[in-house]
Amino acid sequence: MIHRKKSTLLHVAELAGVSLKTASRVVRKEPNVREETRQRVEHAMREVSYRPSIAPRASVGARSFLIGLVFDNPNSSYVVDLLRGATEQTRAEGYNLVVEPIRTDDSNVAENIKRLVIQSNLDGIVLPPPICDLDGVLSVLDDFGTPYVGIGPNDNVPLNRPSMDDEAAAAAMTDHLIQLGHTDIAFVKGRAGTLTTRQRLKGYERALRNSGLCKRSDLIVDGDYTFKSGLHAGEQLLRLNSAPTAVFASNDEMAAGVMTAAMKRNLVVPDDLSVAGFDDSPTATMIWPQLTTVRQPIDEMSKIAISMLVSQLRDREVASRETKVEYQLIVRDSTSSLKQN
Amino acid sequence: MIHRKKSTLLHVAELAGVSLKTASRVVRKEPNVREETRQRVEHAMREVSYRPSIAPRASVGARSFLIGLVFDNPNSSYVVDLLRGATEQTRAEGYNLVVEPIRTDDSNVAENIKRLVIQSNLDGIVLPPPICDLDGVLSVLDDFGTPYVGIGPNDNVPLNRPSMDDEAAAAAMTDHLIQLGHTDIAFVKGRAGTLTTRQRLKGYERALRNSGLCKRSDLIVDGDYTFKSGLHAGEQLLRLNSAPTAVFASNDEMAAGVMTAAMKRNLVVPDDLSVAGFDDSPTATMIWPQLTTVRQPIDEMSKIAISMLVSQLRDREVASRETKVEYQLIVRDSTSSLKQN
DNA sequence: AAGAGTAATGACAATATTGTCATTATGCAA
DNA sequence: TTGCATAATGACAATATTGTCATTACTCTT
Repeated sequence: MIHRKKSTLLHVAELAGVSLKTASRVVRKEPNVREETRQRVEHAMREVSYRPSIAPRASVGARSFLIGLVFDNPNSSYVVDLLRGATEQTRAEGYNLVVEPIRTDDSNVAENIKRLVIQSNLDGIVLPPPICDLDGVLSVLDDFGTPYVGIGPNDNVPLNRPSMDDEAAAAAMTDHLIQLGHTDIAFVKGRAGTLTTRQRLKGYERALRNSGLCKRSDLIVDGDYTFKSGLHAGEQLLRLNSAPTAVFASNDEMAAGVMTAAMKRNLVVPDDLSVAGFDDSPTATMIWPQLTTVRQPIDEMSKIAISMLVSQLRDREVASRETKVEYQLIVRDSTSSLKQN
Repeated sequence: MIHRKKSTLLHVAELAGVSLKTASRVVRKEPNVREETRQRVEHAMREVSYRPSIAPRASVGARSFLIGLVFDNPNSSYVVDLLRGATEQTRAEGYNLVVEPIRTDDSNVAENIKRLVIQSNLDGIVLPPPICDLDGVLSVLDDFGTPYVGIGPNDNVPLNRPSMDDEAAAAAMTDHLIQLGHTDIAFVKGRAGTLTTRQRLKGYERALRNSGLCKRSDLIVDGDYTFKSGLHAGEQLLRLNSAPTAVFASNDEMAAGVMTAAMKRNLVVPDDLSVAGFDDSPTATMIWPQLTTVRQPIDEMSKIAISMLVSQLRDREVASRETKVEYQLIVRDSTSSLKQN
């Protein structure tokens, strides 16, 4: 076993010929340090390979340098992406991340979150969907004075949070299908009442309108983000006398359902029917043919959320900043031009 | 904003009429405290709703009360399950969890893990597959003196770790198919060289042998855990003159591939072909018909790993204990008795 | 050159807990 | 009862850092 000597801030300070406090200032990136001094200290830090230890920080201040990330998303790849971005950014900011699964089907989510904040002494917390849209959660945190940042679109609370333009993304996907020559394009809606569902539908309708295509209400069918609902939707659509030649489902699982419905009718995707999804979940590449879809940069949103939260913790006020991230249209093998018969 | 008064150990001690140190002894569950004193202190703790703060603990001792959980598993639901168990148990043990994604395709995984241990000052680390099977990682941690616990089966390193009996599980699934009346049961192997792959194959073979069925080598085909390889395997098997009536794929993605291959040939699952998977990943319920599969209690393994690690940290020696967890056969709609023609 | 204002730095206290070691209490044998 | 071993308790130091506030060093104006 190698004996690792821990280098303290005192060593750094002595080597750099400055006081403990000045060294601390450099480490904490506080202002009011001469550039030359800063460099001397930073050099000394490297010299003794200094690693700050958060423990005493938490002791002395009221701060714990801990940021919470709660989640209850049935889509685990979403959670993992969230985690990837959050850990990276948190580390970069000199904070630590405390991850906690939350049950949103539990009645007192807000209480659970409050308990977590108290117990782990969190400085702030990141709230991904669907938690950030839950009644009570935000107000409890407000009452308690705990800073937080949500993720994803919202239209009612005037709150700064990273999000993607779901409407624009849905419009872009619809345009993709229109440019392939499709005119009868169906849309499978997501779970009723969610904001993303509404936005994606709006994008679809806007794209149709802009291209002068008429909107057929029989081509807009219900779904609830599950495979099964996609299967039903697909069957319903393909039974129509004037069936669509392309289906845009508002997530990948439902798109997979539509594809299965097509297969059961001996239709070939994409020759007989183009199918597009949304999310670029692992499903998208796990089915055959691989799915054309829209990718959300979840890790990027997660990073932005952390960095917004940290600056809020530092400056004690919410900074206004650009929080829209770019969607990405991913064209794979499930969409193509109309087959010429 | 509610002002939360933090209750310190000193308050507890004063209320109980004991010294700070004695109160600490009760909290830390140390020996040499009279029963009556202990109760008085515990009562005082409840009275002022005392929450121990780990920060000063970490300051004074060399310990950080931080446990690391690294992962690089393409299966994100596996990761989330791991996380669920780990957070729960970690909290119960009075430790905090530091989660970190690791790239195993990176050449110096061991170095990265070492850096993580140093930087976050981890007391110990949990290594799920495939990281726990990587050359170099274990030896680096041994050299460094950092306690660790792996997860999953292993046969070369004499190490205590929670795991499931993959062989028994595979045998049970094969038995399930045999009891449905199948005699020509195919097996799709996982990625070559992995231990689980070997164990699952062994279980399959054992079940056949025990039932007096002959093993047909043309029914055992290669795969690499991807959907595509399952698709190929399915096509290969269904091309055979004497095609199987049931296929057991050693994970769910490949089973989904086999089902797609069957669909392309206009075969109905399960009437014409039974298909079984392994893992109970989200895919299993996202395809149609839903997949019969084997569930691993990953969260339980994760909990066991944490609790083994903690007792190792406390007692400074590895405790021998039962670490086998129970598999669960999940029968859904993709397997059935042979259709009588 | 003096003065004012601000930037840079440092001295020292404070943080909440545990380790060490000393002290006091208790039980038990002779 | 005395002596001795051991259990129970407490006093005090130590931990690595940051907050507060005082001091010193610059810069700019007049």
